Amino acid sequence: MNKTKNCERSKSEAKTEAILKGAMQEFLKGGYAATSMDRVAKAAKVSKATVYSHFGDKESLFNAVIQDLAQDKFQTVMGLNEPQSIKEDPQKVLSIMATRMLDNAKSDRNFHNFIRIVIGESGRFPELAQAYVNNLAKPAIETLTQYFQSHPELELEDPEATVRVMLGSLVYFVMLQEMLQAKDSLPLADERLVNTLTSMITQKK
Amino acid sequence: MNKTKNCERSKSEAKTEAILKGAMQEFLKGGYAATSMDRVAKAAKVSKATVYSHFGDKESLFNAVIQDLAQDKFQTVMGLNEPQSIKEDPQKVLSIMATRMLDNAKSDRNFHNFIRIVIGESGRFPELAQAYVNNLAKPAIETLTQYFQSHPELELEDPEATVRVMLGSLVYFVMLQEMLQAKDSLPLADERLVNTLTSMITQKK
DNA sequence: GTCTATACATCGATAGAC
DNA sequence: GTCTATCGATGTATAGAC
Repeated sequence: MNKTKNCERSKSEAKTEAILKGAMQEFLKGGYAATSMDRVAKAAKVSKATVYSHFGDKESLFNAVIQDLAQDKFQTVMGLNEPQSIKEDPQKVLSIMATRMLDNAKSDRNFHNFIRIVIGESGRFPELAQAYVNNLAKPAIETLTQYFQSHPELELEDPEATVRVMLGSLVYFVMLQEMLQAKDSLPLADERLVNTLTSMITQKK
Repeated sequence: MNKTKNCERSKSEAKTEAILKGAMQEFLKGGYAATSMDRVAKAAKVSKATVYSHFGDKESLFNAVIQDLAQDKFQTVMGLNEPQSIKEDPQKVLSIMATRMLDNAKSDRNFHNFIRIVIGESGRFPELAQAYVNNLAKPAIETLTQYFQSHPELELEDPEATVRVMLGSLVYFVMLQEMLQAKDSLPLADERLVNTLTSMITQKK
């Protein structure tokens, strides 16, 4: 493609990846303002000048990290909605889907920190909020809406709004119980939320 | 109570309140790390030393601000669940309640910034998350649960879980549409969410 | 109690050697 | 390309005059 030898390009790309990984670790831990470029350089095991030579400034690095994270999480989210098109009764399928999403979102601490940053910095970094919406929220909503629309036996009057109810319930539940540590003061078993939700959607007790 | 004259105490308390108000404004705008004590002092129209003499350090001031905010918002949240115990059909009552909550949460930009901070800083300030849970989430959930339990004609199998679905749907909807600016890329009319939600709860189309 | 002035650390970003 | 060394600005916190 060009005259640059592979070994040379690989060396630089390895640094770039190390910086991205180190910055990700630090930004996820402390957010934007509380993370210094010194800490990023230390976590990436390079000098601070190298960080600046690969990414122009702190904001650019932060945006690169978030875009990368949004891509990663996209794979996870999409992977959850695939192999359950088996022909079982809708209530069972919905229950399995909801439980799978819940288990996944509850255990992924990295995901919690990602959400913390997206929400917390969305005021000063609107492009970050957009990355979350376009790469995660929108695909999740559209995929699930398509599933609902392709199953008329559910007799949903407004599939898209129903998807909002389902995802909203699950996401806010994880936010409260896990991220805000309401698990102790506001206990509620996962099954009760999932069962109530699926019953409400399928209109059966 | 003691020998301190009223005028003296009032003077000091006035400063305290000014600092609290100025700090609230700045912390809500930029979060914890991005807000400097210089900006707080300037916003409160006092010297930085005065800020430190009233509140020991930055963390203490931040906690005081959040506790104060949680109390304020408590009044708002509780005020929404009062005067709708009129004897109308449940679907209508639910629809009115949900619409009222939605309108209120959507328009209150101060509330958006509060949520941004609670979520964003919940990792490093767990006591802040607890203040949100105890003063806002818990009262809202319990009040609505009591309402559901006192209306057996709704025939809810699990009132508490139903409340989680309702509040989760509404809160996440506001987060997405308003705070993360998904209004444009993922448009959905408020009425569709409210109608779908109330239909799901009352099991009627 | 409240101020001005300042100590001391750390920040983002860069210059210059190699 | 990557490093060390450093700049100027800004951060938290405090000392001392009034």
